[in-house]
Amino acid sequence: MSTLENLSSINRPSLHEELTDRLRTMIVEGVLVAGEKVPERELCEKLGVSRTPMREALKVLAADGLLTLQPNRGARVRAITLDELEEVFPLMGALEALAGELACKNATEKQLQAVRKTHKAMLACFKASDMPGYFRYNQQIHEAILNAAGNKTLTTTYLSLAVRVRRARYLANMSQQRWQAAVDEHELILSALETRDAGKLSAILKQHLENKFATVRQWILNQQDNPPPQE
Amino acid sequence: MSTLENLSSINRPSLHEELTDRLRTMIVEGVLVAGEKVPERELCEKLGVSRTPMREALKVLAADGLLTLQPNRGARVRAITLDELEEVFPLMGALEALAGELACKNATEKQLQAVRKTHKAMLACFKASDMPGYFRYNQQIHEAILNAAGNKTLTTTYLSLAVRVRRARYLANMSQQRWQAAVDEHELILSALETRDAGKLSAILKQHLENKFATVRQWILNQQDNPPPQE
DNA sequence: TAATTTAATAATGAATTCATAATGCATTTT
DNA sequence: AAAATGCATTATGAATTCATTATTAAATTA
Repeated sequence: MSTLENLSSINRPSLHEELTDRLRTMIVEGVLVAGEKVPERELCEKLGVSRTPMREALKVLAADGLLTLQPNRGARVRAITLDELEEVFPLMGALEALAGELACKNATEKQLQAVRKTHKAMLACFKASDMPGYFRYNQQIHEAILNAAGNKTLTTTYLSLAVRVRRARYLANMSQQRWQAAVDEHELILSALETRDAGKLSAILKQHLENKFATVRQWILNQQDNPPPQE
Repeated sequence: MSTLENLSSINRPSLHEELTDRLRTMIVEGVLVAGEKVPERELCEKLGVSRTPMREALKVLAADGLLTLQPNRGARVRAITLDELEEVFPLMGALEALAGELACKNATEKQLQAVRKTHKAMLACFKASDMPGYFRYNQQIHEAILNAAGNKTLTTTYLSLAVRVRRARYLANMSQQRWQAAVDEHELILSALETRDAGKLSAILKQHLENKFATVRQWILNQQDNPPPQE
């Protein structure tokens, strides 16, 4: 049957919204390089928009901390510093811990199912040594836990912090050893969630994040010793 | 002596930055009423700016969650709902707890001194039944603790959440009884900070916030029963 | 008289234009 | 030859304009 009831309303995001998403992705994926200027005009031409929505998007991303705006000198992609990283991680830790607690309380069976499924897919990638795939599923699991927590504000806040470090996290390759450890930690995460042991889950998540942090920290330190070519 | 060394560079914030701050204040102070439309053109005239920086500011505030943008229908001041409040408070709780821990670790003697001083000023307001003054100092104390934590990202994140509920918090008048209790809690906060008892401080801060939440919650519920006149 | 349609008005979204600030280059001066 | 100054070019910030969409008021019809 086809009634008018179950039609989803047309929802066309405004240009500047599409642009913010698009640019955010470009930053995370490294299309826009950290430290480099954002060529406003060039981007407008490439993406086929005028400067107004582009500038609105830049302002939003700057407020998000992904860009810095230098008056009359345009925007630069903000490179994450070690100092900033050391500020962001404890914050993310606190939020993950909270997410864990809430997820244990509120997760529906369906949401647990989703976590389980993604966990399995992630394991498969690990066994196949598929690092990009692993990262993708890894991210999905953490987002699924956030979802299960059922607190949209928490999700939004967490994600806006996560974006900032995601690129560094992606670039910082794990050792095989660390990778194995991370997978083990994920097993613990899943089982704590299954048994709805809030205290345990929240502790593991925090620890898991701290371990990740150590890896990324090391990578940044190496970066500073062997800086990439600048133009 | 006057060398060229100790000159501070001229830093003129761009128009849209000034505007975001200005509008944010107007929202918190209730000049822009929750639920009402933001009269874009009128504001432009009153503040003597063109629409471009105004629109950029609106986009930023919308990304911050203070406004909602309805395509082709402009911006509205976002009224905080009970649902949202119940999402925001646990988050703020987690952040306050973290701030407490970090403050106990990192606070300098000078920063402690600042907290003490503000605490005293707040007490004076309480004794004089000066509610607005109390609120101002109360806010300053919590900001001073954030400062003492020495994590700028934490401060920024916390404040962006705090703005959303600040207006509701301000409007929700406390009973005399609750006010006394809040003051007592503040005594505990100060002493935990003095003795740098991280666990204790973080627990008290969380509890303190939960109590505040209960008051605001009650207020919102009453609001829903006796809604203010709409036009 | 009430409801529905149509027209007029107001306001928003996006593009264009204009003004101003910054950068690079050439010329001049020491 | 090196440094500094002035000029030209380029890019950004802000205002204005144009086109589209929503809201309202009015008019017509049932």
